[in-house]
Amino acid sequence: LKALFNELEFRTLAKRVFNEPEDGQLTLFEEPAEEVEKAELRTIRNTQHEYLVADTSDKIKEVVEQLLQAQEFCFDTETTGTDANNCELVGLSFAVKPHHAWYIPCPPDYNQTLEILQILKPAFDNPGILKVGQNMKFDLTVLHYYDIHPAGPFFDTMLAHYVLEPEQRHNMDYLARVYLNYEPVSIESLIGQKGGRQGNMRDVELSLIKEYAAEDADITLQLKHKLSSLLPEAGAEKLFNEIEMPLMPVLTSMEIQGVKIDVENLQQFSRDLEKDLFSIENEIYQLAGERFNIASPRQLGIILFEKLKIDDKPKLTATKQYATGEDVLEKLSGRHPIVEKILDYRELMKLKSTYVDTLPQMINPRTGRIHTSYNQAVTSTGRLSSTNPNLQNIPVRTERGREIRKAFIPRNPDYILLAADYSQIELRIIAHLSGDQAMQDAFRFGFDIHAATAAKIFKVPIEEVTREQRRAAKSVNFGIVYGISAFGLSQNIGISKKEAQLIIDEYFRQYPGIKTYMEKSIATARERGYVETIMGRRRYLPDINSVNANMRGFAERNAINAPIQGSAADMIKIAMINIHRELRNRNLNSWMVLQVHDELVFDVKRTEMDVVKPLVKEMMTNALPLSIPVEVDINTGENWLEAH
DNA sequence: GCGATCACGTA
DNA sequence: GTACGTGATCGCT
Repeated sequence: LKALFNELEFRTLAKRVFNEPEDGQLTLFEEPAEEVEKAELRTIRNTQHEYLVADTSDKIKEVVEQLLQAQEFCFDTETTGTDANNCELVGLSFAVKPHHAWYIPCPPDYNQTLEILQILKPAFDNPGILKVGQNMKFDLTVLHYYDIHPAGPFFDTMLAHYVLEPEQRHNMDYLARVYLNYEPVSIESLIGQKGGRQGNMRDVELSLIKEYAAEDADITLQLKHKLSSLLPEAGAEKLFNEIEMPLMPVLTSMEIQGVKIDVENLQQFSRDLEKDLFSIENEIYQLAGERFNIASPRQLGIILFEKLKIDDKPKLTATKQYATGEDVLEKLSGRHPIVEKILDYRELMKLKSTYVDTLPQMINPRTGRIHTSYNQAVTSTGRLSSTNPNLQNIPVRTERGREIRKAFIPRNPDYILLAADYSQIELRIIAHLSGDQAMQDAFRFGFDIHAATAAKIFKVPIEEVTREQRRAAKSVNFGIVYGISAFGLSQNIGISKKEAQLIIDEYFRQYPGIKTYMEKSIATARERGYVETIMGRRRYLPDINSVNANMRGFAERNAINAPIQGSAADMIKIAMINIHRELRNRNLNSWMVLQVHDELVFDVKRTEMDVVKPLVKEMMTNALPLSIPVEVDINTGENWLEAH
């Protein structure tokens, strides 16, 4: 079994967009403070502490007494694995004051563990006590399966650090090092290295697991005190207390609910795909005159550009291989019939390997459903991300991709799916933040925004806008959200950089407030070192003053995009909190199950639809009122595709 | 077995 | 041009 916590690595590896160096120059906002000498770190060996085992019901009752007298307590669970929806509780640790903690072991027998938890329940249930933890969604999920549903308020140190420093890491070892100059006992010292089959927490000797687990609760409590004092000065208290903390138990509920998948349908689809892939594969070998691994970009590049020579000046990747990405092949599709076959092959292979064959394997044996894991502390803008599996990138664009959405179904025949999504939310947020009169008018009049933009930049009546003009205008509108460049736009719609620049210039003439707003965002980033969302979520941009034009440009586009993407994230998070509260207060049997950035999906009891649908629409529409209308499209269906 | 690379799915 | 996560390949350990 694997390491015990998601705490260990939350961030996907920092992806360097630019190949360093920046002349080794430290910018104004870099913080070398985090590079603490390892030798100086304190550890459990040279730090006074009192970690006690409570392994009888009398001792556990004494612990509960202490917890009930405290204003706050920190707790942590030890488990047999990292999948909170499918692991067993091995023990719990508690702390109410620094350098002091208890460890309560839990036996493998489920009923015996239930009895232990019943003794602890009054402490978890008490809404007058603040519960502190690190990545508490994990612990709440584990406890859910033992009939423990802790009452807020909560203080999650991972989320506190996320609102303070969204682009840093948030695992406990890192926080302990930076804020406490302390190096906790490593999990590897208990259950072994990650690579070779890792041991099970269940098999760790009590004296060892006690030190490890109690230390976790102790350190987390100490971190809480450090971090809570930093929140006010960062202007992050409201964001933390009113959005991220209340959202945490909402995500816990969504993950526990999960979503049902139609396995038979996917298995049939897999057989269809296999058949089609086999024939496309053979057509490709025919056209290439040899067999090779089509899934290997390197081998494919050699076939296309050295054997078939379909381009005399092939584009190369960063590592000097032939580029064979979709955009490249699309442009070459007239040169040789093999190109289209490759694109078909890629599409079907992607669907089969990433979704059709994988999703059924992800069904939880306990529940028969799929439980994604939402990461609330990974993106630099405030969005959520989804893993194991990622349910935020289920296909929808192509005909065959949509087959996969059809496999997301209600939990049983008494239920039906409801999908609600914000319409053009990011553009509406720009219209709101910029105050641009023309764009605000377009939304107030309820125009098709891309057609309205096309009418303006191509100077034709809105009824006479061609499909091509609308498509171009749509690209420009998207480009605006991302911090447009003439090069980017030209690549996207296949025109010259010069033509793209003319379109952008005209766009800014028609929407002057947008241009001013973009310049203002960049200026704010230069002056303050950060930009922020409507709810005050900050993104720090140290590279905004970089001498490297690439890095500076990237920071400038982030200065434009982060408040827009992030404000949309603020809005849907508020909606989620309010909707969840209403559903639960009314004791309804309908559940929020998915979030895809601007969309929420619900598993709704058919008899409750008359209540749930208007409730969802109202809560989403009014979550974060803008100076222009917010629109929500909402639909029901027997599967996700139908509801969308 | 791990990590880099490439490609590609979503908003 | 923004933000993510996953799968296959391939070279290295």
